[in-house]
Amino acid sequence: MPELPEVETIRRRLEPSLVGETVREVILTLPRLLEGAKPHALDELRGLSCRCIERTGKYLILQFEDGTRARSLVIHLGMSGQLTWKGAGQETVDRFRRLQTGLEKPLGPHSVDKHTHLRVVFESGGELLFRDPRTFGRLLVGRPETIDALPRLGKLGPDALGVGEKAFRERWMEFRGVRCVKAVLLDQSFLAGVGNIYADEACYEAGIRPGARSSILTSGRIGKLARSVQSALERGLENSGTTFRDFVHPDGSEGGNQEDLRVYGRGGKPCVSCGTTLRKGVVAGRGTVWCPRCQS
DNA sequence: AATTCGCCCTGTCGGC
DNA sequence: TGCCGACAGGGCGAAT
Repeated sequence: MPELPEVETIRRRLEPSLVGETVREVILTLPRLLEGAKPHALDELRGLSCRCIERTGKYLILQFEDGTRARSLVIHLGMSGQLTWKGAGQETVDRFRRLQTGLEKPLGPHSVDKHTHLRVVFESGGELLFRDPRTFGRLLVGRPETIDALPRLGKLGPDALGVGEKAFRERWMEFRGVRCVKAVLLDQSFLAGVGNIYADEACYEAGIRPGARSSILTSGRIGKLARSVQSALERGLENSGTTFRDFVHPDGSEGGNQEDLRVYGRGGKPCVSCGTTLRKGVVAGRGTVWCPRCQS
């Protein structure tokens, strides 16, 4: 489940490889992943060079241009989406053949299998591969000036990374209500980029129960939550993301933040601070873990 | 109008 | 051992 730190890690690692590359061909083998456009809209990327990769929340925006034309390719990784880079000279490897040989890890940096739904082939021979077993990912393509108006991106709140305490507090006062704390944190129109892992981690750091009503937080606790969201995201980023199941870097390697999680995935285990057994339940429709003693 | 719920999708895991 | 239901969850549209 790639959230802000995972998507930002991908952005940072992909950009040096992609920038300056010119698109030769785009192959989409699962057309329903492309939203709001016919599959042939992807052909408009041909001949354009990658200028940069931007990110808002969990969305990557690949900017392409050739001096007269410009297009944006928006990628949301959903639950299980993976973006990997195969450099010129490297071969894409059929995953089935990898498994047969038994010599290589099942998931290599540029494995191609039935879950590889998009391939962007560049003039250099390099390839961007999008693999997504659960197909919750989404692709959007269009002119840069119209991309922000698309329903998905237009509703996003400010990117969660770097939101100051003052701005967070003001926004909280606007969004708080009968909904619980975690529901507000997960609301992408509140802040963009916080998902299930980092919402739980931030609540733990702030000493706030995820299921507490968002309207009851005192000013001091809102400030604490603001700082906790930042530190949870920053720690995730420093650790190059959380590999709980599917997340991999563009070179196929894994993140390290799973070793640093205090609550997510630790239901039934002792709290790292007080030793109390961590509780697990459903909050805001998501699996949620918290410490009944440290969080109130 | 605001909020919750059901659905999409498939790999993995626990139980029988 | 093998089958099968339960579970995971981001985001959207339907229902309340």
